[in-house]
Amino acid sequence: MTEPAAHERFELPPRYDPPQVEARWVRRWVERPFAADPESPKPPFTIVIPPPNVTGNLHLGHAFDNAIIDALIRFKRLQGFETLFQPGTDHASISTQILVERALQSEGTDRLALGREAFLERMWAWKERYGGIILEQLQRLGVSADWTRTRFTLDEGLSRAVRKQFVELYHRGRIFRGERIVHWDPLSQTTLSDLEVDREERPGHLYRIAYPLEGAAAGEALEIATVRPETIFADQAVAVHPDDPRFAHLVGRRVRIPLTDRLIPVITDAAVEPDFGTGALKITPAHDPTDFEIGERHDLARPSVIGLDGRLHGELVPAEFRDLDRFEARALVVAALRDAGDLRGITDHAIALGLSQRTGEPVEPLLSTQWFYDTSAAAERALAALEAGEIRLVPERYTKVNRDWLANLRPWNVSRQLWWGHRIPAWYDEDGRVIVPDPSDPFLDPPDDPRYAGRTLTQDPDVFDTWFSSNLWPFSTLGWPDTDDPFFQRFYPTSVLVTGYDILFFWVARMELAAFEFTDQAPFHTVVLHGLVLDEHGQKMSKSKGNGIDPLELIAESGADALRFAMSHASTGGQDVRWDPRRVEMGRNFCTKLWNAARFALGHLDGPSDAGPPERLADRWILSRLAAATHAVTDALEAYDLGAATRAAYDFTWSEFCDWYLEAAKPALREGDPRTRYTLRTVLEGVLTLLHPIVPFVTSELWEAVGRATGASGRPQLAEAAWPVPAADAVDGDAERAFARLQAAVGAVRALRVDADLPPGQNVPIAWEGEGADALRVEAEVFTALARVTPLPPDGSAGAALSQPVDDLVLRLPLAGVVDVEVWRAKQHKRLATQRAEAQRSRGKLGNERFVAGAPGEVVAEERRRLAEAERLIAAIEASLSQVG
RNA sequence: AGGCGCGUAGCUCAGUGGGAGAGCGCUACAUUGACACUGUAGAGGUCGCCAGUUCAAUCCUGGCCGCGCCUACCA
Repeated sequence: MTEPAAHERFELPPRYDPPQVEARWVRRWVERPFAADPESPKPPFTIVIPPPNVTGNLHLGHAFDNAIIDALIRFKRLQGFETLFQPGTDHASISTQILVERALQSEGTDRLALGREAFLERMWAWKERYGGIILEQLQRLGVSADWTRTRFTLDEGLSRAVRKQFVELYHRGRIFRGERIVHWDPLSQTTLSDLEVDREERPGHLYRIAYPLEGAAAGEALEIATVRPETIFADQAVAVHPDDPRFAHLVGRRVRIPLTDRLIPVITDAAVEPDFGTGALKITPAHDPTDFEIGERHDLARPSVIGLDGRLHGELVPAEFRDLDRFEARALVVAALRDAGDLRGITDHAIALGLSQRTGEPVEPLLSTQWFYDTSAAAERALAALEAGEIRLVPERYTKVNRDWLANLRPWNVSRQLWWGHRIPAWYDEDGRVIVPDPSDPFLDPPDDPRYAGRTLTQDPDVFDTWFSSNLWPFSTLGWPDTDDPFFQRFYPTSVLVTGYDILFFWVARMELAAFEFTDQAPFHTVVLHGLVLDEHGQKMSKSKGNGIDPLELIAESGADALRFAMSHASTGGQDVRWDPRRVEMGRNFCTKLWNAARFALGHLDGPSDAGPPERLADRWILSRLAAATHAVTDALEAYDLGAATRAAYDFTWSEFCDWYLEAAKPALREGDPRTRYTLRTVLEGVLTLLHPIVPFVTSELWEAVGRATGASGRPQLAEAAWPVPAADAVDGDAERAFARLQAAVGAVRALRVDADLPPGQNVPIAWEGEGADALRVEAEVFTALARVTPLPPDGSAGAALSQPVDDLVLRLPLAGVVDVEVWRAKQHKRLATQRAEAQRSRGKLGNERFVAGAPGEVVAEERRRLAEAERLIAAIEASLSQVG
């Protein structure tokens, strides 16, 4: 027995106040962050944050993501890993530039007026002012990131990584400059990659237009079908399928573009679908990707009639349509065609319109010279790694999605006509020749390179796609391209990546490509993909819909723990999470419950405690249950199933620790039993530890309180404690069996009280008999307290009584004092019916030879046991009914 | 067009080849001993439909019906 040193007495506030408690811990974790030590002998465990937009605001998606990441990080830290939770942000070129451009607009100016340098100064000023907000918001969520290592994609180091990447890829022949059809966003005035364009079905029309045949009688024409009549001025041919007999006689002849005098040939190409529209396709190489390919095959010219502003332009466009917006022009061209008699029909036709993900503007397919990255070589490595299981996706089904995407890559347009971002390190000389720094010295600008002395070099004005820098994030944040950086050495490859499945393509796959290309290994061994947070109606949350929910409001109202609990509880199997405020309530109530339980426990911890083996049944039972819960939570977290871990921890805490143990331990605690006191502390600390990854604030606070109450106030915070590992023999079957009997007996008495219409507060005299009678008698003190009974001696039930069979006992409540036996009688009849049905079912099964022969022996034995149990209960209930008469 | 996911209590969701669970809501009761952000007792479900495999299917297989998402160059 150990006598604790003298210590301060103290009490927790009676009411849990999350904002006050959380603010304190936020401050502590920011001022003294969980800094990763590359010299540590512990095994490393690394997660890099999916970098949020630097000017963004925390939304529920971030909260979800970071709740999961931080739970894993805290779990691993408690398990004894040297953890690195690498935080940071990305520069989000389009979104951020648009924000600042809007601000400029309201000042009556724009970036062109300002010039590149001044504009970028504004951008940086904006970043300095707003760039830290989202990180502060993450801090309020309680994430245990290493804030000493916060990175930003435009930092010097990370910019060097991007430059190194480009220079290397260029000289390896993976990156080239070429003219292609690209997605142009006329609003933000830049190209977009394929992934940055959302397809949306919009109602539209399919127009059938007659192209008159050259040298034929009036009215003889070839009918084409198009959804974009405004592009006819850029047509270079009309194509039909080579095997289409309807048009065979026209191939090689020429047709005239309506509203113009221009003649174009009729050609054949297998890409034409004979069954669609009229079977004849007008070819506009400069304004449609398919047409571009057909044009290449047939060596067609590719004049453009739509400019970067989305307006019609050029000599090919009749003057009356020139300078009209593309959609405006469409209506007028259609009207003109109708007037000219060339419009042969309009049918409704849904159009899969491409919209800029960032601005919502319909993108314009335009011919443009851009930088492209051919990722196919790196993809082979990544595919092989997926095949070999070097990268594991959770849930597993996403492996196929990952693989399919890697197998169908097209060149990635990496240049953007923006200023906010990494400027492309390519220069052009007077003759337009491309000069890219040499890989031997990638950071030497060609104008400073003596080899190009005397030549006038101009740098490419464009910047890179933001993903062309975030694809390096798992290693650029760790020091790469400096491969000697101790963090790169120690914490790379990272361990787990946690992110939403919606950026599997954007980010995850591209990180895989980059990692194999530049570090020759996978960037992480496991990818945990979670779902999206949807609104109450199952719709995606978005700024435009205005259906977003502000996590900071939730934190202010209910606490970050409550929010984290909600997110953790909801996280299962990569499923989407429909927002339900009741989940936050659940978390808030749970934290309060925990607080109150601890408050009670603390009142009993400041006495001598004894670490000897527990003697009382309740102590043995709860320790056994704690071991089981510890296994359940640990296994779930090891499997990245935070939802299961949360539910297991919740159930144990509330339904076993609070509902049963604290009640059952009260008698012993009042007596000051030092072993129970020790057990209480053990279990409370166990609960706090298991819950810490999920609700770090309240558990840290309570852990500290336990320390003070037990004279250990100087000990390290809970985040630095040790994850429990139950002893091999920690599960105590005998204790669980005996406690189950006790629980059943208590439940039976409570039910009996209701059935016999006895006042809840009143003690009832109860006698009991049967196989388990003696065992229950040993626990009479606890039984008495929990069930509010006065135990009668074994023969105290000699007279008439209500008998209640339960488990291996029969409880007897003397009839004297019972007001109404009718409710009880009805209840007994109901139970009788249930048991009879039960017995009948069992008999049916056991009477089936094929069941007895086919089912495993233990299943058959279990069925026999059930039948015997049901028959015993039937007999007991019948006896008790007949006794009462 | 292809791929994936979902359909379980009034609502939001877990879950398993051998008698269906949680939170909230609902009903009744309780309340000066940690807790009304509470406790106790309860009501409530042919586990979307049909077929198959199996001694046994809510769970596995196939089909169907609804809903959602992701890919795709039918203009």
